Amino acid sequence: MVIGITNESEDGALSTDSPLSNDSDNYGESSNGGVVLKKGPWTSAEDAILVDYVKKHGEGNWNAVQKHSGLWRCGKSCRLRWANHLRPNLKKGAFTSEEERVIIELHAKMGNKWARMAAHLPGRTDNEIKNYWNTRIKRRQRAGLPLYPSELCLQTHQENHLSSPGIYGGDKGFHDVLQSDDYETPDVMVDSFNILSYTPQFPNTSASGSLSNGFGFPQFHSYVPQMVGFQKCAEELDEPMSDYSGGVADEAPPFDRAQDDACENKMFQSFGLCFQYDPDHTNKLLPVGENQDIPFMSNGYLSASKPLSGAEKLELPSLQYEETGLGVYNNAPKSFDSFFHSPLSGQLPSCCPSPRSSGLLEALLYEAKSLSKSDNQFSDKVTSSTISHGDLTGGSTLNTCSTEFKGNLDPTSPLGNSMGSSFNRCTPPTPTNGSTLEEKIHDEGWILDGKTTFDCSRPDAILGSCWVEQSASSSKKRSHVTDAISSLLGDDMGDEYSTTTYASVSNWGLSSCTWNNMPAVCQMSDLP
DNA sequence: AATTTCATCAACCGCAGTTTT
DNA sequence: AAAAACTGCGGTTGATGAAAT
Repeated sequence: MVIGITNESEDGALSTDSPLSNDSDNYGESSNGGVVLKKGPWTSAEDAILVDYVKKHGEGNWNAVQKHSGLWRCGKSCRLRWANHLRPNLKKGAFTSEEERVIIELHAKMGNKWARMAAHLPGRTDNEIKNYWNTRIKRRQRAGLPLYPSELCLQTHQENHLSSPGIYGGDKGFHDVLQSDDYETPDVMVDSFNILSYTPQFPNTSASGSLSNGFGFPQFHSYVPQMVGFQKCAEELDEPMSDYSGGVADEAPPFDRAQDDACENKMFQSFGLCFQYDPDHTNKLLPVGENQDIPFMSNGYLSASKPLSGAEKLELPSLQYEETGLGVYNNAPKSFDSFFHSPLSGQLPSCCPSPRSSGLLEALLYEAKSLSKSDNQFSDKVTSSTISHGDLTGGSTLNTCSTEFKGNLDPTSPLGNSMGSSFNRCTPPTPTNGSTLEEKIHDEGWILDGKTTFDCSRPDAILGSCWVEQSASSSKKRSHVTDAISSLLGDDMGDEYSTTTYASVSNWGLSSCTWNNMPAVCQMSDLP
């Protein structure tokens, strides 16, 4: 720590000729209306000024600090300094094991919502938590370990089914969290592209096992950095990835790990994130399993070894395809990919987690589900809190997606692989003649032996989730879905959309998925 | 002993949402 | 209603010290 050590005068006066102000390389300056504002580490003198100011004027109005206190800092800097270092009751020092546990649990629920997580950890700042988490990610990705301990996955999974109080340690149950107004659903879409280069295996275990313990995490996207690092790790070690996959993590990776890390090794398997490192140095991460001929592994575009430059930075919603003109084969996997970073359809609790997981459709469905669930409880609040704002998938993303979706409906569009055309192409028949959708789906062979077959030529299926699961057997609820989607996309659009989507989406929700089927039914050659 | 790597932390930046003018 | 100002958040960067080589 350098704060308060360098270049401060003991009398508390700011020294304008100090290296702090002169060394712009290190400390910088910013201009604010002709006033040069200081940047870089705070001195204790500055701290004192700020503390004094807050004592007199209270928190807030941070831009006034500079005007009234003579502190040459911008308001943002003042706020940050106060919040992270000067405000009372701040805890300093390492996180306790209990705090760490809470952070992990919270992150599993919330994702990178540091400020919210901080609210659950008195005396801790979002910055601290963020730093801790990032460090943790690095550490674990280097070791090829999952981010979340198995117990947590299991616990969450069980809670999802039992509707038991959440793992927050109390203040909010899982459902409360998911449904409360202030719960903001995880933002998977941001990261859904990251993993393009690191396509996970389709786990060989049933959905109720692996998937729900890993992919089923609302925050699965947080796993992405680890996956990125995982290959790196293997490469650095010059060890085949299969050492950790095929036999899968029977042995702990050769790292001297903290105990919690070690005990989480076993989770690596249960996460189902198993890869084979391509021994031929074609640098693909190949799924370990009976069928390695996964199309989006072999089309180059998704080659694991060469992460698309910028892929990790892409902040497109999962359904906002780039207009690359590369055709359907490029985009289908994206959808596919996004799907696998979404909560697992068949295993999701009835409380249906967030829309954040896989983009537009799930956002829509989430909304629909909200409508459906609340039946008599629906209020504008749901809509506004779920859809309207910012860091939620809903808001801008949804709008954007809607726009794109509309634009892509044209089957003649260059983006013929887009949602719209895909829906048109791939949607199973909607129920008619009085049969329920579920019956229809079974009749039409969409559900085979209680297993959901998956056809990756069907991006609509890819996009699906379980959120309409309940709706499928209820025409009343179905109308909620339709209505909700209609209301979100506009009536005309919504009607068309929901009618077609509903059926295919439900395909995913009606039974637990046996993922063994995936490679078998998802061949590149199957794609149109 | 020198160098490299890693872990930690503080702070900045850009963006987005909200409030005020 | 629009613009500006303010506020908060999350991502990222850079400095530093410790550990490893």
